[in-house]
Amino acid sequence: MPTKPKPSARRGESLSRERIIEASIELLDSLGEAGLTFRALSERLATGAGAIYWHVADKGDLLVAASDSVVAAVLEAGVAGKTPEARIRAVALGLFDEIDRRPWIGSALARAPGQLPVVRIMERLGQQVVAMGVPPKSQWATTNALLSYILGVGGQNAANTAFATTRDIDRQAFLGEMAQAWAGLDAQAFPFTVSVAAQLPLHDDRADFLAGINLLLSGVRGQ
Amino acid sequence: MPTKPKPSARRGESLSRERIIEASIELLDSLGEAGLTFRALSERLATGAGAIYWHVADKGDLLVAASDSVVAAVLEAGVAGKTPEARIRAVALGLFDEIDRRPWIGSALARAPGQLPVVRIMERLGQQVVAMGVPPKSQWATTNALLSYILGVGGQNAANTAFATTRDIDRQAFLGEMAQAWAGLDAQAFPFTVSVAAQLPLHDDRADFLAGINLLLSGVRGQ
DNA sequence: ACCTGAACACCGTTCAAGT
DNA sequence: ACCTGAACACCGTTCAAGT
Repeated sequence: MPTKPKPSARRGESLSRERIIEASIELLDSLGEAGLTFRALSERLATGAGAIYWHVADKGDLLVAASDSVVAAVLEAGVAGKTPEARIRAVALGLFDEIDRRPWIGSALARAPGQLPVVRIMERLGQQVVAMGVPPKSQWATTNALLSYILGVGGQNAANTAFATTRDIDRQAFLGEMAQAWAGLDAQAFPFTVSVAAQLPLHDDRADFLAGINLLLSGVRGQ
Repeated sequence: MPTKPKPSARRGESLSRERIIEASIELLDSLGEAGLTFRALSERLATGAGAIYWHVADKGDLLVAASDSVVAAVLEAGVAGKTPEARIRAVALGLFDEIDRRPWIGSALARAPGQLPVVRIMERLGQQVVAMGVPPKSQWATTNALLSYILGVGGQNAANTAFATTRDIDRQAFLGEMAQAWAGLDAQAFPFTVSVAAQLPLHDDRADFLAGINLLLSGVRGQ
């Protein structure tokens, strides 16, 4: 019996959709959103741009496929939790942490509504919403509220780090500048913002994110 | 007494930051996010690209200024409401409707965290959160949850219409295709998504958005 | 079937030169 | 001080031509 008839594919040598997506993720992880270009990708893969287009529809397809691969991994890892509510928290925090590590996911998801990676998240949330006993009529709206909130926070976080990266400073320094700008606003017109400016660089993003999830969950319970 | 010493500025003739922002909004309204380019803008204003850079720092500055002008107008118009909760709903719906009319606002806000237009929204929300009697310790997180939710929904809506525009179909047709794609998913792996696919093209986006706001508000009340 | 790589049609931004 | 517009350094995508 001969070995599998795929002879020319020495490890990592032939081009494939998987190798392209893998290389895309490496590029995105190391250089950020702006780092993924067909030129950088074809150089890294030692081919021409046209070769990539044979395996991939366009840049949007590439971004969706890349985020899908990491979202799927996060969801596989983060199913822990005894109650539906605990599982919702676990999924939400798992995604938050991953977006913190890889900000490009945040903006990729924000720009791919209804696509598979987003659907994966919605599915997980929806299952728990159903398990919580939310009446059928409200299941969709409830699930979507959770989803929109998670994507909203993710998008803001992604934009924050992208912004900081462009200016070649770290996230902390960037938030510090933002706090200063807020503190300098007219206290008559922006009383809340000015009063809250001092907290900005100190606050715990993750805890605040979870507070929002808890607000939504407590709202669901109260319905 | 002579007239004001600004003689050469016949109405709408000389270039200014205001005229540039005005023209940018026109471009964004008529052609969408992708319609705003320095080439289109300089043609419309009958000048060179360099002239625009004299009044404006870069494209980001332009986008922030354009969204700030419409966000400020929305907030000025939408202060109605007798209770803090009613005012939060009014602000949220006012923004939702404006993003529905001008999807580019949704993505501009999502990409400008901490910038003036977003701060305006946060300020309004924060004032009402304070008025609701939320304890100081929770005011920031509560306000941010509302803000992130609003920006999250806005971003998704913007991405939806941008997607549809690219494919030269309307939003309704686009959601129809999405529903069909969802319905075709594996019902074992995606039970919630499949079960909900039929509702997708029929549901009322605005009502769902408001449901999410109400979930958050009821969570705030319950704290 | 899959890959090459030059070419096309764009971008945002800069900058010497003008007034 | 303000404007001109060509030039620079990029993009994503296409496509004739190769194997």
